[in-house]
Amino acid sequence: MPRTFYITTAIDYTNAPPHIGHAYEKIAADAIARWHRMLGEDVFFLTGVDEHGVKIEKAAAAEGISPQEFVGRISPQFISTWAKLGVKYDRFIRTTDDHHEKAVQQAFSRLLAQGDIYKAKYEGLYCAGCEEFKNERDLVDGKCPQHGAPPQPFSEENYVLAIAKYKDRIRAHIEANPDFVQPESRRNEILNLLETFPDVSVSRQKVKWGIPVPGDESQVIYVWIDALLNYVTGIGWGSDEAMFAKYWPANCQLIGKDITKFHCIIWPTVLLALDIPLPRQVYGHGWVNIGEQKMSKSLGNVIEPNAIADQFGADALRYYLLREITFGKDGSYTFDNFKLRVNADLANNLGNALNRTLGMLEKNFQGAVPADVPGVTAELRDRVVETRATAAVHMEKLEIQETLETLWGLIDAVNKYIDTQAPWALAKAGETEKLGGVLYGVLEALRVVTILVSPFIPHLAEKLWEQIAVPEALADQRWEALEWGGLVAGQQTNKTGPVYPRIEDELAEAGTKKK
RNA sequence: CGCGGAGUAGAGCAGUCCGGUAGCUCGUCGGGCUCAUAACCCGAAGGUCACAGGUUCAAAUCCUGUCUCCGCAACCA
Repeated sequence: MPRTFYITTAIDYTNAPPHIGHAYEKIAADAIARWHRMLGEDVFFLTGVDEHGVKIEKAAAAEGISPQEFVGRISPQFISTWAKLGVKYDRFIRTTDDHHEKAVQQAFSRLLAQGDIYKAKYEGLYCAGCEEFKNERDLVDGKCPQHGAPPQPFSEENYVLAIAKYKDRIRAHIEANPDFVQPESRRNEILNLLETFPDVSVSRQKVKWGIPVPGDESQVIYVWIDALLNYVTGIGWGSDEAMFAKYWPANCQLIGKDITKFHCIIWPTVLLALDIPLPRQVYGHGWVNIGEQKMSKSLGNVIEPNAIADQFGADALRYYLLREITFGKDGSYTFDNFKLRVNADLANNLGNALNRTLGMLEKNFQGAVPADVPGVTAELRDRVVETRATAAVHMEKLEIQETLETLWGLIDAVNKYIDTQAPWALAKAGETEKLGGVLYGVLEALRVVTILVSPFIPHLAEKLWEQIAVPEALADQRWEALEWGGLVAGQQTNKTGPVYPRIEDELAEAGTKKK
């Protein structure tokens, strides 16, 4: 039985279409999932959407349609975007899925019966215009800035989760398991927050669009119970216990840094109360800023991943986000940077390396793979072995940027090797055997590179693979396939041209670039 | 004294946990090669690692203090 690897992402809120931030998280999760598949593990990758809640209720009302109809429009946009970006998940969960709703109600009942959920009065200031509770700091001169009227004191009876009961165990777990909260910078923050973190309300009276509280139809279950439980219901908790037992606990729960506290305090509380083991890791990644600014609708700088993928290819976006942003920290997207990175690494270094190699093979060997000459290729072979090992170490720690740096270091080495060996000179001198060895080495290194980069840029890797023309499918290549010598002499390559064309300045620079 | 992030070459960043010749990409300048997507290879210039103290044989890295910038209301990962 291969080792299992269960990875989840946050489920996105479907009150608006996906943007580049949503895409970043899914792409990262996908790359990690694909890497582990390559290692030969039994991977389950869960993602999905949160379709409940007041904002969706409102957004639907604004369009004069039902919430069901509304999410029925939005959720498919997430699905199609992930398809376009090559995000290959095993399950896409929607919080409106029947088995999920049932399991959530069961969990709620159990927590209530155990006393882990209790009833309490929630008091606050309610603005009828906004239909929501306001904080003191939201108000201007004691009035709602949107409606100009003072909100009314209001109290409602809610169901509350008893986090206090589990704080000690959560703290102990975080302290005993350094990998539980990652990156490390978030750990101390969580330990700090834990001290003062209050019991939270897990139901809403005023919201209609949600899972009803069992036995109390006047309220719906709030996001902390509803949405968080997707991570277990998505692999069968409450519906397919065998599957759940197989994959849980999750190896990696990838989320945005802002919701780390909910995933490291509320979520463990729910799990502990339900006697479910805690996940091995919660990883809070950073934001994608747009240039210097935070992305926001009000600033009007929201970037749509679809548009970029359509114009420049999904892998360009995947590569840029994974290579440019230190995983765990904030990063920024600018078109100029995007273009530079993608041109340099995908077109100039990787794509061109294969293209020049296949060109020489065609010219000198009619496109057939020559025989390895160990004495000639030893240098590259060593480099391949070293790269594979280093990349594995980085990926184990989710150092995606360093992983890509390492892989591109090998690509650089390949280009350098070509220059140093000067195959064109060998051809002129008639040193056919050595020439063959050089080209074998280069192509073999590129074969390994293709497999290694495939989790990150799957579509481009596929194109490279087709031209190298290894008979077996790229998707079937596992760790063992990275051993030197996989390329069989005599096999015919299939040169069809550049795999990734450079992004040219045709539009923006049309008037200014010409001399 | 609210919380948290950040300040490293012209630009964008890594390195900081586990002190020891300051690294990457792009850009600039010079050279090489000609198989290739005006690509590839080599070399050079360019940094008081925000500032001030301290610890140390040695500090971008550890400690203390100061300054500056950015998030933490909403849309929102």
